[in-house]
Amino acid sequence: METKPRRSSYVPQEIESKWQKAWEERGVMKASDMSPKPKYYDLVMYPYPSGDLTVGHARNYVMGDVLARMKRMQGFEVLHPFGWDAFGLPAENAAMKRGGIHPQTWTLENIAKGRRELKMMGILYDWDREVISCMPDYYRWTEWLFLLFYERGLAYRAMAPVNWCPVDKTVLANEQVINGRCWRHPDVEVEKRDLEQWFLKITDYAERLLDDLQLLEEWPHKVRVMQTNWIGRSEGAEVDFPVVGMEGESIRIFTTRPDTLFGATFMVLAPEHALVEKVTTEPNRSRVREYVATARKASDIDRLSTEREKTGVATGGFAINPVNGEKVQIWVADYVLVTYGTGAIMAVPAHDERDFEFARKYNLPIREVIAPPGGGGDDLSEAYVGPGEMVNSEQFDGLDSKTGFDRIVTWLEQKGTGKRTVKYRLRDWLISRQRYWGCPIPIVYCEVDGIVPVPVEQLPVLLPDEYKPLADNPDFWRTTCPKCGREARRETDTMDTFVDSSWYFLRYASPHDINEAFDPELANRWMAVDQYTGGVEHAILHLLYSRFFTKVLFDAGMLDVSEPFVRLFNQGMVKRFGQVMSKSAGNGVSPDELVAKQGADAGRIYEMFIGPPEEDVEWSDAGLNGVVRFLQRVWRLVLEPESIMVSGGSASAVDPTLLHRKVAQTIKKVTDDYDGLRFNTAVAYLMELANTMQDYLQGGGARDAGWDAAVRVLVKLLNPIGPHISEEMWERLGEGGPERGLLADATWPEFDAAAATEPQVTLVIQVAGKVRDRVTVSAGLSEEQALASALASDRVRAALNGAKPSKVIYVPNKLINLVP
RNA sequence: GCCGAGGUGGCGGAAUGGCAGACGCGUCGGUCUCAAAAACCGAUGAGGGCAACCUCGUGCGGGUUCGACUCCCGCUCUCGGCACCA
Repeated sequence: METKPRRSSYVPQEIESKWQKAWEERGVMKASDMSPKPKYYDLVMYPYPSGDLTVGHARNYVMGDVLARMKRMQGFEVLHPFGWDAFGLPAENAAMKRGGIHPQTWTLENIAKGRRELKMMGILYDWDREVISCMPDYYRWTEWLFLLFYERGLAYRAMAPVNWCPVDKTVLANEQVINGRCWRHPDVEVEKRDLEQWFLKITDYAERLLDDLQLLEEWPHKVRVMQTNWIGRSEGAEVDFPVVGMEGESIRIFTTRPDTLFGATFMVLAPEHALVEKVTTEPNRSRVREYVATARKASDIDRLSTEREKTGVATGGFAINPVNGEKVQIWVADYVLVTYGTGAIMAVPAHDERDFEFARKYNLPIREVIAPPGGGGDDLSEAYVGPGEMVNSEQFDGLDSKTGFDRIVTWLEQKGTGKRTVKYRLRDWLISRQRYWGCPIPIVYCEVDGIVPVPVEQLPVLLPDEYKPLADNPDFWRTTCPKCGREARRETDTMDTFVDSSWYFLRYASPHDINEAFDPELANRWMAVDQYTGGVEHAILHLLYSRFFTKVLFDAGMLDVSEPFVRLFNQGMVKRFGQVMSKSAGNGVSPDELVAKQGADAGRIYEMFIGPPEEDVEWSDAGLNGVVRFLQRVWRLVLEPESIMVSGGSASAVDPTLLHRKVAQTIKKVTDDYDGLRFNTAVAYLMELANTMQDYLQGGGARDAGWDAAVRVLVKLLNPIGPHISEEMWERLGEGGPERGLLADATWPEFDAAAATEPQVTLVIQVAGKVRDRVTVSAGLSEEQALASALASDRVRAALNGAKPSKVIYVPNKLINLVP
């Protein structure tokens, strides 16, 4: 067979910048607020401008870009904006490292760099809508939103034991403490301090944040589960245990197992509980005080470890179990948390593992009140925490524990010593940060008027130009009280950057609005976000906060939607040499490198093809070369088909109707896969189409109208993912032009179901329960006709080998029966 | 410990209950070349057969079904999250 090696004349470097310029000049990705077309809001999580953008990070943005381009071609008015989460610690650290440089300078430099790198990857945004959270025209409205929360009673200041990172010298939110360590410094244990801090009252929204998770059907299951657990709803009862010898004083406990109340043999208070001092009797006082002091000092990492043996001390005080009048000891132990429930528990060692361990250690009584189904209840080697039949519970004996739960609660409610309650694990969101580089909290402290919000007309409270701690800068904090005009002091803490990012997706709707945070009409035009793409590391923090903000703004009548993100997707990370790709790790591939060597299109397609989008993937240069080969073959198929025909190897001709069917099927598969973010299989189908087209040519297929149609479909389907090469080929085919192009003309190939497949059924022919053969026949035939035609074939006769089929099963074919 | 996701060739990975391994990488063979690289053509789950073909094969053990990677039950391993939340 004759072969003529021929190199394709596809040279990405010669065409990519040309098209990037053309798109920008034509403004093809500018979203119109007035367009009559249906809207599509395609959002990627705005990044922190660390200056570390590699092709690994770009994978996320390519996904968003593929979707934006396809949706645009499909006739949607697409909002595909970008911005920067620009406040935050790394800027301050870098500023310190580089001696005297201002965090803003460093941040804006990185932003400029990042913008350029995104553009060279061919990723298109409506840059007119760019938001930068550290600029006054943005953070002014973050301040404004804080005041809105304050007005609505959702921002408050409180003294609280807080998580303090000794390295960053700032307070952290609960969500930013991981295993008792700082989220930024996995080696650094978080300390506990008591400080006056600002909180946002997210707990008011716990129930709705939980309930509405059910509406988010297009979120990853995993994220919904994580948020559910984080919010942590528990149904139970609060019960009052009167303190012995103290008239009118009682300890309120929370339990999820009121059915075990008769098994409560002692009580435990958290060390920080308000009644500890009161219930402690004299001989125990010094020991209790010592224990409490030690517990308060201990870091969470010590205190929360489950491996650690439980410790505690008896107070000497007693309380009365309200269900049976029994006197029970009151203990103090740090396994009870002051921040959950009421900070006090009834201990039921027979049916709670923690209480059991504690009772064993300190020889406290254990009484079984729930008998496991099937007996075996005498085993006291461990707590039985499951359901069962109530015993030792007086009038409730014999009830199953679930019924007992309800009966006991009702009884307590009638007696007035308890009530049904729901508790959440979620805590209020601590937003104060003792840092310079953040959004100022617009509050003034006046000796006369107390906490005074800065009047809206006086916003923004600007960060001073000089980079030093705000508390050390009297020019900043020295002010006058907006109410009485006396000397007053500004709040010198700034806000958690997660406040900035909790509403940026709304700002994109009207980014230049100087009168309000966002124009409700425009926000409602674009919201909710149809597709939100970003890392799973934000499964709780950012996504929970953004949902909270959206609900508050919904309640304030500023938004019509109460959930911000319809469909969420968490992409995997790109690794290289086994590590996440990054410049600092030294294993990064920069967009510059990639574009110079293989071109942006090959890089984009490779990143989509490399593996399932939600999985972490390993970058390999060999794999990238495979995509380069694919693009060169496409180029030759489209523009230089003669070179393919003469180099042919495949002898078998491809039937033209098979080519047409393949084309139709590919339209269906690729469209669905882009839509469903299954980019890896979308690329595979494009490759299959190219393979089929090549076989067709090499089998002597004519370059007729059908061929031309196939070529055009291939180019169009390729466009979202490999836009530069597609636009160039389109122009060279005579379809595009200086003012036109695939994206500008915006047409997407239509799926022709009739062309994609012919109605078929598969006959499964069996002899004695064993499959002998399968035959695909036209669906129009009756069973007899189908069988007769199947039996006429040599292959089936050979398979049967004289035997008679004992069974024939008709299987309707899939709509898409891909041609081999 | 609890919750969740997942175990498919040498590798990344495809498969609405209907011919497992698409697509790509790698490897092997070939064409071209003085040669090599690149490019192109072909082969490539394992075992057997000159061959057409045959047998086995999706972590392990059962089950449902004419038919199971796919559904059900039990186990096991890996990864991710949470972790004294009463």
